[in-house]
Amino acid sequence: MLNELTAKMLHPCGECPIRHRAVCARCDDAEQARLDKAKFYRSFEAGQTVIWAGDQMEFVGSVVKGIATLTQTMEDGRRQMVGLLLPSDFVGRPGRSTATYDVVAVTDMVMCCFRKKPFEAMMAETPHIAQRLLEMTLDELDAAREWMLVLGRKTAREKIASLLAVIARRDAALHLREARGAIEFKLPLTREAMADYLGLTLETVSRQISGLKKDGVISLKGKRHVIVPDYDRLSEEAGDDADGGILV
Amino acid sequence: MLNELTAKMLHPCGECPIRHRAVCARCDDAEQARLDKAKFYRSFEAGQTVIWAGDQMEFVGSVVKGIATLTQTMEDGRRQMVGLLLPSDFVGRPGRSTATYDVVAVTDMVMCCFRKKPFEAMMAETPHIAQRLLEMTLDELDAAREWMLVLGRKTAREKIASLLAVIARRDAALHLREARGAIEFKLPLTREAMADYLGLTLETVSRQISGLKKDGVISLKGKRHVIVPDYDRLSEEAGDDADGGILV
DNA sequence: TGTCAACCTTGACACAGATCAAAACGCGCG
DNA sequence: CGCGCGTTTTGATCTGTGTCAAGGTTGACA
Repeated sequence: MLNELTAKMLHPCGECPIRHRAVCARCDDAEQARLDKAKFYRSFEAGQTVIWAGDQMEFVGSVVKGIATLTQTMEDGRRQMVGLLLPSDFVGRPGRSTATYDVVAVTDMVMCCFRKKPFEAMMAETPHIAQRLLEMTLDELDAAREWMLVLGRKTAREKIASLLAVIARRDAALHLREARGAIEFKLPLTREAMADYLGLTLETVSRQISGLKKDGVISLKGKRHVIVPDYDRLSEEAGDDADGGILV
Repeated sequence: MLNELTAKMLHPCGECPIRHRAVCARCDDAEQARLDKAKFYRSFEAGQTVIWAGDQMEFVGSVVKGIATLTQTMEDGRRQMVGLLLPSDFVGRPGRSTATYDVVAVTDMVMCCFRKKPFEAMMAETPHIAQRLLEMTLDELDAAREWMLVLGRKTAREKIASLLAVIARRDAALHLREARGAIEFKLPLTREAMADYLGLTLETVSRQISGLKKDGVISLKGKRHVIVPDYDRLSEEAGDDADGGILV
C-alpha cells in the first residue's frame, strides 16, 4: 500500500521510459495530457498475483518496469505460460470484463493503469490509441504463433535455446542494441517458470541448460545471469533460420 | 482462371454470408458501398497455395467459403500449423508487406479480397474497420493462446479431442446452434494436417482417433465424417473445464 | 470391372523427456 | 557462523509418442 502511494507520483508521461513503445506511443500532446490525468500507478512485489483468471478486471494498463507472466491452468494443475509481459506490454482486453489468464509479477513491477471504462471511452474517441493497440496485438499474435512452433515441434534443447534467444533479443532491444555477437543478460525466471513457458518439466530445463553450458553455447554467472558468447550460435541451436525469426 | 471470373460476380455485400462476422461487420451503408466497389473475389482449389511465407502480399481479404491453413515450416521440414482459417476469418496484416506464414487452401475456397494499399487507406479513414479488426485480432490471440496450452501440456488423446471440439463448436456456430448434445460434422483435414496442427505424427493421430472411437467418444461415417454422441463427453476428454473453454 | 494413387490403420521397437528420488547449492536470518 | 528453506542439479527408471515398416481402404478413372 505504501508502495502504491510512492509509485503514484512516479513521473509525468513526458519522461516515461516506455513512452515510445506503449499503447500511448502514437498519441499527440493533447491526447497524452488527457491520459496523464487519468493514469495511476500500481506496484506489485515479486510473486504477487496481479489478477486471477475469471476475476473482474477494473483496469487495463502497461507494464512500466519489471516482468510479469500470463498463465493458464488446467483443473488438474498442469500449467502453461501463454505470454511474458515485459516493459511496454499491455495488460487487459478492452471490451471484456473478466480476465482470461492469471497475471503474476515475476519481479517487482510497476504498471501504469487506467480504469477500464474511461479508457474504453478514450479509445473510441482517439483513434491513435486503437491504432497502436491493433499494432501491438498483431505483434503479440505473431509472437504467440512463433511460440506454437516452439511448443509443437522443437526439442527440449531447441526450446531452451529459443527462450534464451527471445529474452536476449528483447533485452538487446531495450538497450537499443542489436542482438548479435556476445550478449549478457539477467534471466528473470525460475527453472519452473521456464518449464511452464516451454511445456517441459523443471528437471528437463535444468538438464538442457547444463547441456548448453557444457557445449559452450552459454555460460552462467550464478544461476540467473546468462552469458552468450555468440548469439548466432544460440540462434542456430534454437533451430531458427539464419536471421533468428520474429522480433519480439 | 475461369474459376476466378465466375467467382468475381459472386454477390453484392448485401447478401454476403459472412457479412455479420467479417472485418466489414461494423460498417455502415456508405462504408459498405465503398468496400463493395473495391472488392474482388478469388477462388482457390483444394490443395492450392494462396501465398508462401516471405512472398510479397498485394492483397488482404476474408475467407468467404471453404477452409485454409496457416503454417510455419522449419528448414529441416518440421511443420506447425498456427491457424485454421474458416469463413469470415481475415488473411493478411495491414502495415506489413510480406506474408509471415504459408496459406494453403484445404478445400475449394473463395476469398473476398482488397488490394492492400486502398484497404489501408480505408482503414485509416473508417474507424469501424479498424475496430472490428482489433476485435477479431484479439479473438485470434485468445485462440492462439488456448492452442499453446493444447500444444504444451495436453496428451495426444486430449489434443485430438480438443481439435474435434474446436471444429464442432465452430461448425455449430456457423449453423447458429449451440455446441452440446449430439453433433455431426465433416472433418475437412487429412490426418497429416491434423498432426501438423497438434504437434503430433500422423500415426499417433490415427491411433488416438481409433482409441476415441473404441471408447465411444466419437464414431465415424467414412473417414472424414465425425459423429459426436455427447459433446460434453468430448469436452471432458479434451481436458477442458466444464464449459469447454473459449469460443472460437 | 480392375488398377492406381492417395490416404489411413496397425504393429514392433526406440528414444526423448517425464517421473521419482536424493543430494547440493545459495541466501536470508537468528 | 550455522541453520533452514527454496531452488537447482543430478541420477535411475519408466512411459508416451516417434520412427520405421507393412498392409488395408477408398475413390477416381480407364
